[in-house]
Amino acid sequence: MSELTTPHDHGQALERELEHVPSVENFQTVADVFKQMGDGSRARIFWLLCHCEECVINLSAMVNMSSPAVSHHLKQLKAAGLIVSRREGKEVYYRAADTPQVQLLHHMIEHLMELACPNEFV
Amino acid sequence: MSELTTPHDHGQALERELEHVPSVENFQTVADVFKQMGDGSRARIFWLLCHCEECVINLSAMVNMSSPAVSHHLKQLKAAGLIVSRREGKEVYYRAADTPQVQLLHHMIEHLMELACPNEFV
DNA sequence: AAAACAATTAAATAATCATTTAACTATTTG
DNA sequence: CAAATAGTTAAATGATTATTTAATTGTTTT
Repeated sequence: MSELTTPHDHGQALERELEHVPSVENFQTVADVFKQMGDGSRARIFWLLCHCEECVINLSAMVNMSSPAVSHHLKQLKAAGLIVSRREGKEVYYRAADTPQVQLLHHMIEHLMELACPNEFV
Repeated sequence: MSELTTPHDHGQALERELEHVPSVENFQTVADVFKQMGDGSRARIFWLLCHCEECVINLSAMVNMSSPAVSHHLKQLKAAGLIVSRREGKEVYYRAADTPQVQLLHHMIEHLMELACPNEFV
């Protein structure tokens, strides 16, 4: 089945190490989730929505961006299933979705922040 | 200090929830790490290098891409500190760096794969 | 030293994507 | 019903980026 043939054989027993290589599609699916956090503004908005529920203009003020720009990011996060929304009168409130994926991403952001930004947590 | 003022006050005690909001720079730093995994091909190459050490042409064959394209991704992963390389004769061998960040990312990929690609693990 | 092989770099192309401005929809209030 | 407020959508722009092709560098072998 998954016979991995490479141009060079360096005798490292490739087959032992790489018994099950996930498909290209699986890596693309995972990459699409990572891509959501690959933009600083979007990661920031997502993180905020893990900590509070907010409407668009408040979010815009918090991240210092125009509301169309924020709306654009919210649309992507929602399409990715990372946030949910509810309308209350004129306002639409957004918050993080309650899923294992979201918890994993949230935890990951905070963990990565500790590792990559050590000065921040003295 | 971090007095968060928003256009609307919906009385949700924002200050309680958001005592310490990381800086824009910190989110950008974290996003830059995520960005590395935001490309399917690069995530795949990184994952492979978490499981074995390989030279460029073998990697190219494994991911079915041209060697310049692979080299391009390797350069980025290396600049991000996620992989290391060593030359042995004509070949340059790459492997994942031995750091907490790398372990976290690797674990995250596999965890996310289980969550987002359930059919793959029956 | 020349030929062959491995890898990187450079230039060019195509595609993706974040942001802005402007127009539009939806809801509430006077 | 008109005005005001909140949010979204569309078109346009600018920036970033993945990939290809071609040229170049580094190493080994004959």
